[in-house]
Amino acid sequence: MTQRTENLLGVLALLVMDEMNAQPTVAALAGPTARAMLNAVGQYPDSSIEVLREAVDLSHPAAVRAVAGLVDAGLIEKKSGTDKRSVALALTASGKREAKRLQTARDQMLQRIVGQLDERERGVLESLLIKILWSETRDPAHAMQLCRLCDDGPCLKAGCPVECREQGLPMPARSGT
Amino acid sequence: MTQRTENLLGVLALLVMDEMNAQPTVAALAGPTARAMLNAVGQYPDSSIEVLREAVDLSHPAAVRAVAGLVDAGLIEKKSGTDKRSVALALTASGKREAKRLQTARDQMLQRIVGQLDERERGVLESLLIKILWSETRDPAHAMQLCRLCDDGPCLKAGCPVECREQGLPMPARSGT
DNA sequence: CTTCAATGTGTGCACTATGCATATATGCAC
DNA sequence: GTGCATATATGCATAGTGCACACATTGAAG
Repeated sequence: MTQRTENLLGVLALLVMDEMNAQPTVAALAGPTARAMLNAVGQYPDSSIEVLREAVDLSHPAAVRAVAGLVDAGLIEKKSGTDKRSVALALTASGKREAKRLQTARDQMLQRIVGQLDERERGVLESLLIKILWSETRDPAHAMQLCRLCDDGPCLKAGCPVECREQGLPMPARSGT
Repeated sequence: MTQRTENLLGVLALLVMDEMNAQPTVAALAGPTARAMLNAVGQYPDSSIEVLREAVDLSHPAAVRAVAGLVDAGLIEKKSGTDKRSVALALTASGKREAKRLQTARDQMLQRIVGQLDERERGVLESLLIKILWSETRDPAHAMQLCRLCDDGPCLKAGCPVECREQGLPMPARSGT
């Protein structure tokens, strides 16, 4: 039988992702794939479709079409890449706006959840999350996948337990006191 | 900017759900909807399609077809319900087997993740999870949705923070010491 | 008893998302 | 230059989903 801690962690993950996918937004960002692609373009600017394909874990054709959809919606733009083969993708002004809106909605939802805990408990939770995530990344592509919906702000400031390890850096400390 | 604890919780939720959806299984259970429906039938036996529709948060037609697919695959069966209108769904022998396999795979994955922590930390995590989930259920339908992938074993034994609250019961204590 | 709204299930249709196979253009090694 | 790998794009088939609608059953109001 499943252990209780494990089972409850599964429930929380489901709760978080259900709410993440239910966040209201513009029509072009209805599905989780489009959102991940938009955020990934914001996080890894001037990347090619092929690089982003890994971050959102899609087949080539699906990635091409996801990008085409965002371009049609005016959320991202194709610039000339390093090659004449590849393109360099970047957020447009409205793309930046929508990406920010989704990050803010994600943050507010997560704040509501973490807000069930008091200050001390939140610090403990952060320590546990760092310790868990530090060891769960398989390779750089996996790290990109895990970070595909992130706001990279806090990680740039205090270190990302997912990407630090990929870069050979030590496990970051928890924030604050 | 997103707070760090919040951001890391979002990453962990993504990690857990990505792995949950990637668990290998039979063809009829390829998608997350089919899996949720199968597990929900196991958890709420003899329920009607309409009841399960809420647990997996689908439209009526999608629920009808999800059920039909599982029936075609021999994983669940339709029995006569309380009405002549409704059906009572139940797992077949192979349905029970596949549901068990998915629960075991889910448990092993979650054990690997929680296993990054030592014994004391796991106890702390369980306390935090109980406290969070206790307050995050909106209504009985939402509770069913959150529990749609659970193995209800540990909750029957030690209390489910999601459903306890719906039933007016107090917040369950953490397990063990 | 009849009528009619509500409930539970099922179907036709359109749309989106996805993967496989394939095509085209470019880059690079030899 | 030739040949292979890379990057993007397209045709096709398939699965999943929602809306609108149809049908059967239930129950309550008259």
